[in-house]
Amino acid sequence: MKIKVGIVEDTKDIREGLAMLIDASEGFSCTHSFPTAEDAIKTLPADPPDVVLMDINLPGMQGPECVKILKLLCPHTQFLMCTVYEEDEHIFESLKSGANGYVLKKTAPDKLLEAIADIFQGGSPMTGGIARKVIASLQPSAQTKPAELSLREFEILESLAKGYRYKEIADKLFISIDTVRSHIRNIYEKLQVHSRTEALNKVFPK
Amino acid sequence: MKIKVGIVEDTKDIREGLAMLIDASEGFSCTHSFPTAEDAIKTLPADPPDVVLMDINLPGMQGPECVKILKLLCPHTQFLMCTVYEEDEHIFESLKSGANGYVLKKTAPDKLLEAIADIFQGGSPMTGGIARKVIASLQPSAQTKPAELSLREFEILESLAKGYRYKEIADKLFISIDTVRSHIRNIYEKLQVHSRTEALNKVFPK
DNA sequence: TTTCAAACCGCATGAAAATGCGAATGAATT
DNA sequence: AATTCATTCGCATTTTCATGCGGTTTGAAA
Repeated sequence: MKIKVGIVEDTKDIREGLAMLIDASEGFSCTHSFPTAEDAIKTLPADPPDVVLMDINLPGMQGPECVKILKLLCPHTQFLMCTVYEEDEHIFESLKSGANGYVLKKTAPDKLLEAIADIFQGGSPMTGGIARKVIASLQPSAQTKPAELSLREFEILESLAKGYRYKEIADKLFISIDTVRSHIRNIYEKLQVHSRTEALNKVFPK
Repeated sequence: MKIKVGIVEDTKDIREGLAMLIDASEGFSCTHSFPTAEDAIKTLPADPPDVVLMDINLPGMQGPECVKILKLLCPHTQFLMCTVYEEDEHIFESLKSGANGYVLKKTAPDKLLEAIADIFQGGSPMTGGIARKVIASLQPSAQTKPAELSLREFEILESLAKGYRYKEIADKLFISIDTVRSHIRNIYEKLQVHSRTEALNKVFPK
């Protein structure tokens, strides 16, 4: 008994690529594929698939909106959102709309199939980064916690906030630029970010 | 019950003079005195005083920085900045760092004790000149400089603020990465800055 | 109609930042 | 004694950014 998969994705190449991948894989069958949300809503309820791969950015109606509607018409279908970036707004919008998983388009084929199988069996596949964001959103007091950072790290973060370059920070603190790099590497690790701006937004929110 | 006072002041004569004055006065007790911010941070949290007299110009870490950090470690301690001149930058920097009062070093002894008592009881002692500057800074008239940026440029700036990479901005706005570069180049030119962080600090001051 | 600003695109280059993989010290804890 | 952690430093690689230069199109203002 194969897992019936539907696809909603506006880019033709991606849509057909996914369909081929799914059909070529043991235990999976692509029963539908649509370029727009409207098409999916028109056709899907007549023969609901087990899982729908839903793109977020669609022409016309967006993915999350589409999921909200399809959830009502196909209550037993699982929805796996599929997008290029981990955009916070869309993640939560989608999950609130009734999606149960969230994968990136750059996901490797075998990982994608794993995710489809996972969601079909009641799991909620998502990348580590997304999972973290979801969990973080549940923390009531996930506000600024400089306690996580050491004194030295906080000092360096403040220099970063002022827009200093690494070399300038090094000179100001009388340490080498490599040490500055080290600290910043550790700061990013602790804050779970990957750039100066992200770090600042996390520690000094508006 | 005496008011416990800590002192952070690099000039030995002043520091010891203040300590003597405080200890000799009814109702006050000088429990700590340090020549540097680093020393204060190391020792104070173990036994936080009620009020800290903090010099602005210190060797190594500056007073306002020190207050920012100590505020986190000693949340119930009040900080009274102490300096020679009424320097605008330092005043606001200090107040934003969490200081609650601001006195000049030339303040007469009895007035200084008054200020300490005042800040301990929840007041915010400061000279008339400083008070006027603080109030002036709250007037919206002097603030809010009009962004001479175009709509599109502002849009891109907002994405920059969220920490998006150029490629991400390009995809989100359906334009090429080179166009994003162009806009940012123009934004930097208009704002007279040379990096993302500088631009953000200029347009979205904290 | 000319002019101009805004929005768009491309290419190229050097600088800066992010990241990976170390490693040594000293202080504090277990 | 062993372990953890902050702090310091180095080097190499990859990615992203900043910037300079060139351009087109469009629509509004002069």
